[in-house]
Amino acid sequence: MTYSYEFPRPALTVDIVVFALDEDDLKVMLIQRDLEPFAGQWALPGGFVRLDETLDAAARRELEEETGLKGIFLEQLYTFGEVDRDPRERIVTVAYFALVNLEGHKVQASTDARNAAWFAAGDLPALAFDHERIFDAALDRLRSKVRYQPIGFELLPPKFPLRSLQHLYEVVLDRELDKRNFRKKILSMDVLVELDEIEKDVSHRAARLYRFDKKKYDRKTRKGFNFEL
Amino acid sequence: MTYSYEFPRPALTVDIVVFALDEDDLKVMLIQRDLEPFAGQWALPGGFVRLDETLDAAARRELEEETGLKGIFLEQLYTFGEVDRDPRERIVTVAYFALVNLEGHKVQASTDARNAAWFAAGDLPALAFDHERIFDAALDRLRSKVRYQPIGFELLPPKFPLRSLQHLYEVVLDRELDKRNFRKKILSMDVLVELDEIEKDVSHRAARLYRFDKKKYDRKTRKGFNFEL
DNA sequence: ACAAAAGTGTTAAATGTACACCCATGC
DNA sequence: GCATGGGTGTACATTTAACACTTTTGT
Repeated sequence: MTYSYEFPRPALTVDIVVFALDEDDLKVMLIQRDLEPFAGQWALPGGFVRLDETLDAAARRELEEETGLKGIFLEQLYTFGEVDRDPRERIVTVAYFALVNLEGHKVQASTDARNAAWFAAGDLPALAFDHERIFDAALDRLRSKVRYQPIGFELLPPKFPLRSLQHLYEVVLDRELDKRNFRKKILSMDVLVELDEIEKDVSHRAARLYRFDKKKYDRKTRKGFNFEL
Repeated sequence: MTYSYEFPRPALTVDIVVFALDEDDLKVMLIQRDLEPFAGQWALPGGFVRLDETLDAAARRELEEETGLKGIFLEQLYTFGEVDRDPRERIVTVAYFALVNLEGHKVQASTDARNAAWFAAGDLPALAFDHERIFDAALDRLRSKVRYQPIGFELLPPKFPLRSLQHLYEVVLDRELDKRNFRKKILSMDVLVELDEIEKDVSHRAARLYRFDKKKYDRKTRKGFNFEL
């Protein structure tokens, strides 16, 4: 590697695509820009990386500052470095994707006075910069990753009925799944714990609740087990 | 996103993990550093991103400058942003992984006077910076991706016998495969073209040559086909 | 003729897919 | 008692895994 301290440097930001799950939709968190360029338009939460923080730390900090969300699942997605992706100057952005359980984390719509809101992933407004491309990449990643890593649970509360889990997969993968086959498959993996609890406040037979047993999953994974749906 | 033009900026580099396939080994290209820090130690090829080039372009340029390799398969891997990964100052690096057919691209060991060489992936020397971690990430990516994307062909010449393809998978996945089952599987995907040519200069029965039909693969993929081995 | 690798099919086990009814509960 | 979703099993099709001998060619 050639080193020189005198190179002009691109600016470096992080942007985060946060997904959540609604009764019937996949949602994405957007914030409304208050400054030019693209003032008034919706964009992904994000901001500049500081010299003394890692990329992950920058993503978590910006997420909390702009949306109030903290302690959630966050994973690096891809780094976007088109030369003119920002109209003002060269800015490279490290994109993240994040998953959150809507119930557990009610969003302070704007900790720092910006407008933040959930949008249905299938029906987004025009986005600033190349954020639509970043969103597309995040959705692709979610769709493929959910099938071979147990990340879907991040979108659910800790205790959930199997029907919610199936619904999650149906929404994310955008196709219907057979109830019996789904249950057989997920239970046969033996990473869910059946709880002695049932749903509350439903106007019909209440479903049994389950939780994902991460410790068991990790143990099995070390022995060669592969989650796959 | 908050914009400010006055933020101090990390420096931004690219580093590339280039894999190739030998008779019996997976190889990685390293270059020997001539400057401090880590002068004399081996490191991944890479260097600074310029203001007027994309990240991909920077990776291709550095690769050619330092190793002479050009026109090869290149894909972004991950961005490493630990605060002290470089002992001098904050440098964020966008890592790439690349695949090349050893036969087709003899390496000009050093276009710009640096020492470049192939090392067996299982037996690397100590690497500068956090390059060992980057290498590990690249190897993981290669191992998982080779199973669900037809990227292995990038490590072979355009025309190859099935045995070479099987050998590639055995080396990368580090386990033996059954010859008959392997052939059945790969041929049933119907993305290889059987050529009217056979190997030359072998001291035994010559094997038929095949090539990967990318157009057919793309067509099938659009119709929902998934490569998987 | 022999050494070396190419090429080829069958069987059994495991996994995936399609499909419909009774049950428990709240109103 | 009825509407709503919860929960369950079986049969068939497909895929995977294990396994050994004959053919071709060069020396």
